[in-house]
Amino acid sequence: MVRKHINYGKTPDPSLPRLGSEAYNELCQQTAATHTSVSAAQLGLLMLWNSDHVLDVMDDALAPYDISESKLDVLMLIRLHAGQHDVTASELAQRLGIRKASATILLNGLEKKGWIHRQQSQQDGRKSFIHLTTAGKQLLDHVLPEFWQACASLVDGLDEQERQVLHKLMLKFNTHIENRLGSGR
Amino acid sequence: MVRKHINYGKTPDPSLPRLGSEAYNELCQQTAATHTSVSAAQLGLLMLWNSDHVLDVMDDALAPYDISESKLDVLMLIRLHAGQHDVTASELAQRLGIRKASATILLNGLEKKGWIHRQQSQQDGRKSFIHLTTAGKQLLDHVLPEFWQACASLVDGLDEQERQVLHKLMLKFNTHIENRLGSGR
DNA sequence: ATAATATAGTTAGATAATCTAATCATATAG
DNA sequence: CTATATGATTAGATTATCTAACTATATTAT
Repeated sequence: MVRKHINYGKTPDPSLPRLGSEAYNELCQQTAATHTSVSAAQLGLLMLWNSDHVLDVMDDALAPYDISESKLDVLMLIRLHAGQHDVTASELAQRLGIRKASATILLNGLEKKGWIHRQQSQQDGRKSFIHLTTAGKQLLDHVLPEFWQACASLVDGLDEQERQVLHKLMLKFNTHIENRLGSGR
Repeated sequence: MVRKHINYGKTPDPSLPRLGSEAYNELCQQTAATHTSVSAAQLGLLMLWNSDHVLDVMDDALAPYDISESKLDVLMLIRLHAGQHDVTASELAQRLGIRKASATILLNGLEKKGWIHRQQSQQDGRKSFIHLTTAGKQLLDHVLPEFWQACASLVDGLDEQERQVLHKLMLKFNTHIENRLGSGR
């Protein structure tokens, strides 16, 4: 997941006139199929925009640590399974929804940084178990507080009651969409 | 934005044992800084997961049309401004939060597909205005109904009242996060 | 009027994350 | 003990991003 970044440009680039969400809502009314609920589609579009923003915020938060969200995800997964289950590349690929070849490359990156190492299984010579190195654990110790702070900062603009309502809705949303995608943690 | 896809693999790859969000919530409690609200962070994590899922759903919906969400975004922007404002590459870059060089490449892709063309400005020989071709307009006519349906499908799992509450919250969230990121449509 | 500077856009070269297809080594099953 | 399945890697592509350098054109300042 490669994501765009901040505009470092010297000059404030000319900006397109703001259309506002009304223009999109109108487009939706004009171009949605008759069987599509326009109000649902408008809400969905807003969620899509917000999703982009959420990922941008997380990217920005992680940038100083030179780690992507996917890579942090892998390190967290390994940490959470440590002592309970030895993680392999195939399992990771399956969990992340990527091909094994992609997992290899992801893991190569993490290994090159010195955050994980592979240890060949004694029972099955084809497998390697992935472990965090000391450096990997230290990285997590540094990054996780920032990561949680960034997560928390997402809902800065909402008061306690709104957060509670949102939490309930997000749980329901999560169940439904993970069911649909066949994913989940 | 390059995104992962469905697992076409022949065999059901071995899967990691499910940890469930409890494991993450516990990790949060253990590793969040003291100044971080754990409940907010947990909600933020859920939103991060859901954001990933939302983008996955949209990717899947657009895949048959051989267009990425960013590219569709560009086509929609051009369509929405058509007749009101001639869009340039710099403006697009600014709006999308990417560098001009990246916009050039994005537009090259769209031009190669025959969906847009560039028309050099007569007033200012440096500028080119981006227009939709007939094929580009037709593409939008095909894709937009699917796009809106996919947006609407995101909230399939919620009833009308929940959607209304969520909509309000998403609007507030949107305002806050766009303010923070300095982005917006 | 011209020289300096700014702007719009492109090109070149790099990186990250994904993909498919092929390959290698090891296990398992007929 | 041979055939097939599996875990992991490699090779070769694609897409989306970046920075830095460059070209052509426009604007500004002397």
